[in-house]
Amino acid sequence: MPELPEVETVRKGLVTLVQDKTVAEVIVRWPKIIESPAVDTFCQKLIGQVINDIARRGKFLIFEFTDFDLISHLRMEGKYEYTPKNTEAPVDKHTHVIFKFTDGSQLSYHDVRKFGRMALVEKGQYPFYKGIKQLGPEPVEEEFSLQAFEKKLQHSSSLIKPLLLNQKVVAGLGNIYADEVLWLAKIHPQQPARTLTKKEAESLHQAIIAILAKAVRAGGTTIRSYKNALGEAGFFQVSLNVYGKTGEPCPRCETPIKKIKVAQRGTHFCPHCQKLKRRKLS
DNA sequence: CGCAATGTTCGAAA
DNA sequence: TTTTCGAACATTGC
Repeated sequence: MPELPEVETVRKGLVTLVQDKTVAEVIVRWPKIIESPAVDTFCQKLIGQVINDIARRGKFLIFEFTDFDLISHLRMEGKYEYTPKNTEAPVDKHTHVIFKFTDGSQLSYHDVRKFGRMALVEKGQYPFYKGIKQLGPEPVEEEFSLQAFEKKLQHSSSLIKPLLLNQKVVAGLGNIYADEVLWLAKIHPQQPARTLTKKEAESLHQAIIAILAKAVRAGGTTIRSYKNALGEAGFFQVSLNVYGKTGEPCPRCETPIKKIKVAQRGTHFCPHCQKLKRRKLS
């Protein structure tokens, strides 16, 4: 399940594999993946286009072509797989889009759940695309300011975990890292956001930056293995402290990790380190 | 067989 | 108007 670190790792892998390649043909086997424009237009427009660079914003990948930006979101299980020239490209029922390059190599998009989406927009227009234009800051020190974050917490009536999943607050956190970040900051996932103390907000802010940076450095988590697609490196296992560890001892205090549901999402936390605090609203 | 899982969008509710 | 909630989306795997 690609969250920011996985998408960033995919981006790096793609740059090394397909930068500067020219599209010869595009085949779409599952049209719903292409959000816009119409599928034939999408395929036609890409012919002859060169991939100048590949960028990322939140969990979105952006292929910067000569005249267009191709926005790609992997959602839950989207993957890219690269096939060198003179190699047989694997095509199965999960292969939905195939980009063939003029040098004989190709890039195919696979997605078991068919939830991923692609859209082609005019060059330079990706920041205005619906999912992207409303994204909050990238979770790195320079962009993600503590002041702005505290303000969002103060003014929100939601619980802290759903707030972290809201991409308008900070871009790139998903269900896995949201649990990890709350564990590190010792905050209960159901704590109302506006009841966090200044100290808690600060440690949460730090935890978000630290955990994502560490995961990016490590090359992304892998719940499931991500195939070779994206680069020789492969993916290291980032060690998770709470996500998927139901019943296992908390790495800090040995209390068994609990799993509950918060805003319809499976949520893992340590009932000893992360206590729900009853606080009067000021 | 029924349901959980996942991220985003959309429509409804507040 | 804005924010939040819940359904929908597609499919697999338990």
